[in-house]
Amino acid sequence: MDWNAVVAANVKRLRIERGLTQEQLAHEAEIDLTYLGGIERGRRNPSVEVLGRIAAALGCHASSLLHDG
Amino acid sequence: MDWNAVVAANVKRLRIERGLTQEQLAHEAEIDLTYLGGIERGRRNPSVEVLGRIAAALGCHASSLLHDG
DNA sequence: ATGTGACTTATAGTCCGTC
DNA sequence: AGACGGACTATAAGTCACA
Repeated sequence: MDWNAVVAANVKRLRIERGLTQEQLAHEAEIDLTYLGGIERGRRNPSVEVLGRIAAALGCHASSLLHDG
Repeated sequence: MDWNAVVAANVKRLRIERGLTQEQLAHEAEIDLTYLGGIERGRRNPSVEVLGRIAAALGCHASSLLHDG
């Protein structure tokens, strides 16, 4: 199971559902725009803390970002 | 929200429910024994990939490790 | 608005030990 | 069986210029 790909898909899906750009979400989550882009492409292996910040910015629970489809 | 503390509590609870030692779980998850100990004490900030390996070793979904109580 | 490579610094993660 | 520390090495965190 490639968990980074799961996180990537969930972050991208939820971000678009909320009508946010990568730039806006990155700003909310207080992470760099290019770093968020890397996460959405599954090229990064973020820590639990970063996952939590992104979840908070998306207004969802951190565990939601690990749900596979 | 301190997600590392949430992970710590969940890993410890599930490991004990399954009657495993830290040593056994660390071996199953292919992570270092002392590192797993640090995670269970909330002193570490593991990556999503490590979270997935621990979840697999515990026989649960990775998102379970982020459920708060 | 996003993808990418290269980069530096911080810390994840391992291995040795002691208590 | 588990907490904790020191000294490492690998990689995450965070940033940039440019496509």
